[in-house]
Amino acid sequence: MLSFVEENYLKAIYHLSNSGAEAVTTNALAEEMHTTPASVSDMVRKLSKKEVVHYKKYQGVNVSEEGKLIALRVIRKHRLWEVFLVQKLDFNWDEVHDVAEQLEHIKSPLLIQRLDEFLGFPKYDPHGDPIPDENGQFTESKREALSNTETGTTGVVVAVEDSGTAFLKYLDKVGISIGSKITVDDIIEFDGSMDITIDQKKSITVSKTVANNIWLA
Amino acid sequence: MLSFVEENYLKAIYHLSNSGAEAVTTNALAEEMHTTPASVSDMVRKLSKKEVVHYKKYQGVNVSEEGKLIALRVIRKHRLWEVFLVQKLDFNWDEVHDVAEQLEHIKSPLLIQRLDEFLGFPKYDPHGDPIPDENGQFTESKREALSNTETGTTGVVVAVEDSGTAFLKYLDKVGISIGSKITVDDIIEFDGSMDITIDQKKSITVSKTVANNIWLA
DNA sequence: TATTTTTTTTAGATAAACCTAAACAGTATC
DNA sequence: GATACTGTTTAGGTTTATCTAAAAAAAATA
Ligand SMILES: [Mn+2]
Ligand SMILES: [Mn+2]
Ligand SMILES: [Mn+2]
Ligand SMILES: [Mn+2]
Repeated sequence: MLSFVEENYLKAIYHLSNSGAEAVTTNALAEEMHTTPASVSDMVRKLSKKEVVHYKKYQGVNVSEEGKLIALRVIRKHRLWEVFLVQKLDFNWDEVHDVAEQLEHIKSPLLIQRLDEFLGFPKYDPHGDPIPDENGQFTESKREALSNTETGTTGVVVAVEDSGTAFLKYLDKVGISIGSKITVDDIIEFDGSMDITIDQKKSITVSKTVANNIWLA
Repeated sequence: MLSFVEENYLKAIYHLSNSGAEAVTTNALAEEMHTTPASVSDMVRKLSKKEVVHYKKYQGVNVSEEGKLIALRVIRKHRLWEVFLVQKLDFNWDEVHDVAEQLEHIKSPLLIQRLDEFLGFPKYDPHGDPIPDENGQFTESKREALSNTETGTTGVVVAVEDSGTAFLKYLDKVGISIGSKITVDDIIEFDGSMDITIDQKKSITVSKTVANNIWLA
């Protein structure tokens, strides 16, 4: 059984490696975990001994098959709790992440099974991220970052980055949510910012940073 | 902010002292926490420095006003989560305690406020224990242990001890739950066991230990 | 009251997770 | 190819919460 700190490391490694595709550097992991490279080296050696990561000195780290499943189960819990908070307790989508960071470490298979059932077996969390099943399986619907589209494109917002409160509050302010229809009117060469129309009504300009964090399908 | 270990100590001190009435001995606390007297001495000194307990060497320990409020807020969370698990997730009353022991340490005032609302502001948990409000206030309804009653007494089960799974499963088996009407038919002098009738239908004999853990009103 | 027993505290160690500072490996630059 | 720079690991130390063993205080018994 892993500690909640170890679970958080595993989750971070999984995310930084693009779901296990690439090796993660010590520095990148240190930044993600808000800690020092030295601490990361210690922890990664420990996780390696527990065989939940593959690791060779100076070569970076990645999740093992076992580690990947553990990470996906924590992610499953995180996203189910986020659905609960929004759908049942009327939390706004910008208020759920920090609480879910705590709730994701509660150990009780029965609890998660029943919660899933109570919520009607949701497939996506409030930010549009897919919820893995007990075996780590989920359907990866193809989606494209708004920043990657061309002028004239029209698409529906299927997900947004679940990072900080500030970004989500900004989306609330300009009226973008999951399901919004976005039309790309113009792309400014200089800085990559975009003129877009939301639900064929409101036209606004968003920075490249914002466009990077909105996914369309 | 206290660690979850410190919160658990505070809660144990509060319970063992009869809600703060008496001083708790080091040995009693060690047994309750499944740890050693030496560890308790260490922790109690630490809690004393944080002013959440009153403590003088060799004199036992008790919660301070501040510590009492912290303990009651943890108890509030524990009991609200137990209600959630039973009423919303269909847990049996013997399955909730261990999960609630984890959930009670989640830090989010908004979560608890909303959970309370979602549950319809319950006053009692699934075992009949009162749920304190945000300020630690709760109505202590007068109740009497079944073992303290006399032959011929009739009463309604208002609470049962929320200790282990075994006891609650036993109550399920014999058909005792919150709200059951109990009549005391006979008390066996030798060992204090009691012949009782449940809901004017089923007659059984319960040991003194069992009778000690059932409260009537 | 003196002695024994019990309870409690202190001393010294350990493991987890972190830190800073120093050493080492790998890469880029002259 | 030597030198500088960046990234990573190791060494050594801290804090929290635990432990065992020994010392000290309080309570019980003779
Ligand atoms: Mn989240
Ligand atoms: Mn999310
Ligand atoms: Mn309980
Ligand atoms: Mn209870």
